[in-house]
Amino acid sequence: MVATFTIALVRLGHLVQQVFGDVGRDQDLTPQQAQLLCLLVGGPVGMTELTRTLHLEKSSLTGLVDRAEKRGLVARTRDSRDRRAWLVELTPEGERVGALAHDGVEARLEALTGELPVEHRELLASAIDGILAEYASTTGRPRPQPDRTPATPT
Amino acid sequence: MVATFTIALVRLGHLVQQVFGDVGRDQDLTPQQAQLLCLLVGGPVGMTELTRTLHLEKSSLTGLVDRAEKRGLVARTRDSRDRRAWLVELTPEGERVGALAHDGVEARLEALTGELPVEHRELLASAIDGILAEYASTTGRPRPQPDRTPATPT
DNA sequence: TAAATTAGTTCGTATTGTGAACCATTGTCA
DNA sequence: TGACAATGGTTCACAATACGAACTAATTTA
Repeated sequence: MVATFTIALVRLGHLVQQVFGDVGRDQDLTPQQAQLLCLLVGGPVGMTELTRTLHLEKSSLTGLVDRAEKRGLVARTRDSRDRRAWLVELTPEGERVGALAHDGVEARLEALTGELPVEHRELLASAIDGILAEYASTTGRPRPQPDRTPATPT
Repeated sequence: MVATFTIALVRLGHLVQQVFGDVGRDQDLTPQQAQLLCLLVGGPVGMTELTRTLHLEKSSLTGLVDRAEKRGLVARTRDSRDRRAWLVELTPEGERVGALAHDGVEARLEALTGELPVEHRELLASAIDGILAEYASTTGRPRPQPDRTPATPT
């Protein structure tokens, strides 16, 4: 009984990746690019924040954004507040593709959970939130929210 | 309120990958190698079955197993029933490392869900099973498990 | 037995991901 | 003010990941 639960979690992780892969394939995007574009549909995001939400090292993100930029999907703009920083935003083409990818992911994941009773759905969401919060607290790694408060000493 | 749920799912996916990454790092394994070894602690598994559970193309799996074999973690043995097929099994060293990784992953994921009330936990597990089953049915791709057990939990 | 499938490998290629070293800007503080 | 640490990103070299196409060998089908 113990193992099956973790296996379920692992499979769920695969499934999410799979969904990004499926959706991305339709738009000729890699799963990672699809994730990146989905993150940007809400507006420009800074590189540092992207590394946190995507759980990537900064050098990895540079490459990912480079390739997306080369394909004309995203563009870098200077952060007016901090001349070291860049904001990544969607180009018109990126906007189009990103919206398709975003909607596709959402539609598929929604469809998968659509069969669940509503209260199960909500419970699932809050349970996941709890897990995420627990993980954040045990690792000491601050959550994506750009709160400047150092979560842990040292 | 719609988007937050999918975001939670996506983050959960990242988290699972992260856990394999963390645990793997301790044993000097990549996340993918850690997953592979974890799958093999129960005994030898055929290549084709591995491609299904890991959601990899066969050529990708060949490479993954090759590298693990080169490190002395796994070995290939012929399938006595089908001379085309191979079984992948852990070497003694792989057994040692794999057990550590497996236990590590389990411990961390268990810890993350340990805070949840028991009934939430069970609900979460069954909800995930439902999602997985739904995904399997919509894609038409057969689940990893061979036909001996019905996909829907009783 | 010929033809179609299946199991895996090989090969070429693009992508992903990391850490170390580095530059420029910003923040700190004496 | 000026030294100096910290931060934001890039570059580089490198290993691992992932895929599809083409291939060999064994198995199944007709």
